[in-house]
Amino acid sequence: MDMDRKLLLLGMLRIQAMHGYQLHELIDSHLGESIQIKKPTAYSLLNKMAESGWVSYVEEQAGNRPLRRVYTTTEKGEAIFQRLIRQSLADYKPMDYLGSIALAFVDAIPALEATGLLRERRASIEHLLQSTQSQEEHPGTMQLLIENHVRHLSTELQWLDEVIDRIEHDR
Amino acid sequence: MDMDRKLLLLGMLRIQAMHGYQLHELIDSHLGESIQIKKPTAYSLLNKMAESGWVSYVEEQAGNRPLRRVYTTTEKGEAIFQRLIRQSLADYKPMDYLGSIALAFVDAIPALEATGLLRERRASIEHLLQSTQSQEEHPGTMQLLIENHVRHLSTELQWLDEVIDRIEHDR
DNA sequence: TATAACATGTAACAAGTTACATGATTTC
DNA sequence: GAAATCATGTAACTTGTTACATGTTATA
Repeated sequence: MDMDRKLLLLGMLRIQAMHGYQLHELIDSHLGESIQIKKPTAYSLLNKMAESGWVSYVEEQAGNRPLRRVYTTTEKGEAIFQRLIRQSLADYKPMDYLGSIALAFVDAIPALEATGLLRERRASIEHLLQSTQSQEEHPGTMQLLIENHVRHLSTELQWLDEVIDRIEHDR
Repeated sequence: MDMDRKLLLLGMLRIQAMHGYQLHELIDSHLGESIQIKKPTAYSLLNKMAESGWVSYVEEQAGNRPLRRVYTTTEKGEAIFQRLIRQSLADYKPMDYLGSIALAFVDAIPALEATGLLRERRASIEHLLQSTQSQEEHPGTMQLLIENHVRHLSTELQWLDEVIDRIEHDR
């Protein structure tokens, strides 16, 4: 569902009016480790939400640059935000574990090689964890998203260590 | 990437020759809690892989039922499997945390209501955890996938409890 | 005898990504 | 004066899902 991304944009605009570029920049730099939204997606969603009357915008121009549309949530948008966030908070949507499918078949390769590859995997998780943790604190409950991410990365690391250990000792 | 799903199908066929329906049934019933692949997707991937020569099939028929294609991995398929699994093991692909963005905006609703909604969320995670754990043990390293899922669900539960606690006490 | 399970597939849709296009302004 | 950043957008493509179509055999 693209509702999650709409919720994200709506939630940010509710706090502060912004134009698309700025919005994307903010999300990408602050939450980019945890969630992603590409520029064309952001623009497209903003257009749709403007059409639906969830947001309105005023056009600003600096010099001769392209117009920028500074969006604000409308009353309707706020109402929808309030409905969306309740729904989204209450219904847990299970994550996708396809990225771990390879683990299901580790026994297809020699133990020694497997542990080597898993250590590579470990390193990239560690790296991601570090850069996620080193982000400056976010305002308000925004930080919860990062913390959640950090917890899961730590879990993944811990578990990988165990798996490596098991492979090294059990066969 | 659809490579993860192809890896999954290839990995299963490598262990035992199967036809599409059977494959999907097996995945859905045994791993359905952790990963999902819909029937048309499975069939479509099998067709593509057959075209690419990763798998071959013989047609069987029981009575007057539609032909079933019993797939086996080819030598080429095995080679690709070996490459794919190494790649997939080594590169960690970060997960999608979009399902948690709502958390970033919890402060938009009254604390009392928020904790209520989060407890609903908690319940559905708990439920999923239970049904994932109650699955019978899977053969070989297949079980690792389930264990990984269980770990993450537990992490999510623990974290949610903390968040609920914080909301109840910090405001 | 109606319903569920078996077996495969097509077509339309949804959602997001990549690549491309355009042009102004700031920075090196 | 070249390169990066600002600002928005379109078009084509990828990937997977839903809904639909078809017919058989086992089960209630």
